[in-house]
Amino acid sequence: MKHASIIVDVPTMQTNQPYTYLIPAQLEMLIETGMRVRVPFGRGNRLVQGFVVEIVEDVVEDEKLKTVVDLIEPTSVLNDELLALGAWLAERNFAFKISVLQMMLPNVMRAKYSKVLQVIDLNLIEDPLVKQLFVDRNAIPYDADNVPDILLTNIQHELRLNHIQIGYVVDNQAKEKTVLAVKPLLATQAYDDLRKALRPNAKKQARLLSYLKDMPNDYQPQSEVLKMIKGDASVITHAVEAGWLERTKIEVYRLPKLTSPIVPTQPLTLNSEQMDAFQKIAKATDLRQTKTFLLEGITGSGKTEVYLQAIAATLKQGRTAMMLVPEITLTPQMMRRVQGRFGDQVAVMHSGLSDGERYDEWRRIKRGEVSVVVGARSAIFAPLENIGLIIIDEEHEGSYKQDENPRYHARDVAMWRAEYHQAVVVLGSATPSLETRARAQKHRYELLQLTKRAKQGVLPNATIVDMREALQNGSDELFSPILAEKLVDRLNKGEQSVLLLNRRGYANYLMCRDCGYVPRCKNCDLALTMHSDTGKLECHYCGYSEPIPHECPVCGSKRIRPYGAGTQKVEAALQAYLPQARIIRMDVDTTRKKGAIDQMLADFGNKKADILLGTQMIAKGLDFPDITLVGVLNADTSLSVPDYRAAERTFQLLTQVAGRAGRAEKQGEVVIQTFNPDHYAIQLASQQDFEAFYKYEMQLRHTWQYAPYFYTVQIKIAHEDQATAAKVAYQTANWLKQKLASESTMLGPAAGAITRLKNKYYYRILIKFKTDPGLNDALSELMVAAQRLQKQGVILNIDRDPNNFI
DNA sequence: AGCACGCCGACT
DNA sequence: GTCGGCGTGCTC
Repeated sequence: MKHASIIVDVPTMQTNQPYTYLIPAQLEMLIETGMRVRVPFGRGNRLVQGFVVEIVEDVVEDEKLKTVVDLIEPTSVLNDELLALGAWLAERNFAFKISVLQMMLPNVMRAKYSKVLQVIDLNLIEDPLVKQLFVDRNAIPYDADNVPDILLTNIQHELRLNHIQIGYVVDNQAKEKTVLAVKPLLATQAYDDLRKALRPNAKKQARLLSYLKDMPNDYQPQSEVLKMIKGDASVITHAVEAGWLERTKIEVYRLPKLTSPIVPTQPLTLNSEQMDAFQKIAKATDLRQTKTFLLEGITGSGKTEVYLQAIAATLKQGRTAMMLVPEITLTPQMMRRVQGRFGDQVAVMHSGLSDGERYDEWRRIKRGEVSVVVGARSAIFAPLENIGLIIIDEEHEGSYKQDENPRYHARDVAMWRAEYHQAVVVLGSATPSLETRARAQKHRYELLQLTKRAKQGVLPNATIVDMREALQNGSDELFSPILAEKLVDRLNKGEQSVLLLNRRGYANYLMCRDCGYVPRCKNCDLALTMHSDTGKLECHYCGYSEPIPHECPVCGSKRIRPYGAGTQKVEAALQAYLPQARIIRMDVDTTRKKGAIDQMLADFGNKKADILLGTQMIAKGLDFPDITLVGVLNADTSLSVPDYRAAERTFQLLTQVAGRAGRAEKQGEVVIQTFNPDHYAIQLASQQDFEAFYKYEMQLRHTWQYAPYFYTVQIKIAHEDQATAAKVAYQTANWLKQKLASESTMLGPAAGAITRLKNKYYYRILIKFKTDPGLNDALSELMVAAQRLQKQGVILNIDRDPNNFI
């Protein structure tokens, strides 16, 4: 007898242990691993969705086992590779297998559960109200919350008497779209004869017959035919009755809408550096090496062109390719570029797709109808086979790490899949993450560098404006005289400017306006966060706190206070300064509407505005020739985020935004306003010198024992009641402490950055380690314990290599 | 989630 | 003595 190991979908009682079910005879030949099935679960035998992870030949009969009810769809949705990947991801990220498997599939394949009331014996039902429900059917949808009280009482009565029962339904939301299509049935001559025999005023029929005469012997959507013959559906209906053609429903794909038609593009000529990089990548894919490259290229050095040609080479070698880009850079411009090169061989996967479109793109990939997949983070799970190349553009981007469970990192997944397929991974960035760059240093990745701008453009000139000095000379906090003057100049010349308002860590830290001093933690060197409720400055990393000072401990100035301004306020000030300037403001508020970003960028590109003012989202991807000035209003805010990567993030942001200036012939200029003009991240970003930044920052990381020298795991505990949250946090910490290797350290428990978020109190525990063999098991155990805690309202999650320390 | 088991108080 | 309260625990 065959048995199936199945991961069941039971939301609140998740388990990584598969359950064993009997396979009924009628499914024995059909069932495969990776299929979605319906299985009875629990005492009530309600139906739940399950994934078949293994089929075992087993001679042992065990009558306690239940039986698989049916298949949700006739084909397997996860191949062996993705099943194995799921198992690995669950273990690595302390997640449940069921949530990992569901995450790998399009949204519509997440099962929906509902209940129905079913009749057992209509004649037995006593209550006339209940009986009436079943006059014309023997099952009705049932939602106890939406039933009037009297009826509910009666229903419960009948249920108890076993006259009716509750049935469970697992709905499959994955629906294919179909349209009506027609196909000719007769020979050419027959259509001619029929047309000649028509009444002379049967114009539409005549047009249909002559159309059918020349139509290829294949299905064509009815709507298209009707458009061609200027007819209506009745003509077709008549034709079907007359036996002229065959009509049926055919499946069509919901293809993502294009903003403009695809224009085929030709490969550009590569310069010597690009050529070298391309050849090394293409050679590695050709030799089927499992290998990772770091393509480190300054802004504007033409990394994308290298990607596209490497993809083309991979396709030529008979394999497929995948390219990940951050969600915000997955703009129509980018898509046009890729589709222009590879046409309909490309599938797209990003958050802008509707559920239907996403499902259809997924199916095109699954059926092997495309060979290139482009998309954001989750596209890494595309069911592409025979992968030869995986590209991760802007590799340092934090958004590649999913911030909620399961907390995978797309880069890790890429490495795993590359290993499986013996494929090549290319990590591209102007400002790689330190981890990645360090691995290249150790030759675990091969480093490829692009040091020249592709279009002969020169790097922009950068000026650092010391805001301490500017303020003392009577300037305001937003615009220094130098920046204001340059903005006016561009306006007069009809050139465009981009202004970055750095809002990370907005207004919750202190800064001295006279010397730029920001209070930092004595243990961690991270900026302390203001807690005005307690009147203290706190370290979100280790929990250290001190009172809020009223004068600067360095220079004695009384002008030490919180810092920050919103985009809206800046826009108003800017407009007051330059009444004639046309300004586009881009931030979370103005871009909430779908397509708003694209529209704004298009407007700016068409020179409908002079100044683009925005937050981090403007730093990436925009490539317009007339931008000759980039201003950074407040470079410091991101330096003061309580995160050891604050300098790295600041460097990345400033480098990216500075790279927007002077992309074509015109020389670009960058103005960076800061209260810390001597800070290495700001100095080196203004010179676009990643290598120098890397060397300096690595020393600091070594000194303070941060990544890439140490790994981190964060455990976050939350509860409505502060005492409970604290109690669980300390219990967890004490338990975990005993399991830790002696070289590993534990920080906290410390109250979360926003202590009371969404009506819950947060505590954090942070573990730093180099190697800790027992840690994995301990954390897996903790994850199981967290399930029990959840019933008491405690939320506990485990985050490997956390991105933020809130 | 949902269903049963189980051990306490208010009732026939 | 019994009905039913919902705390606890398990679900192939």
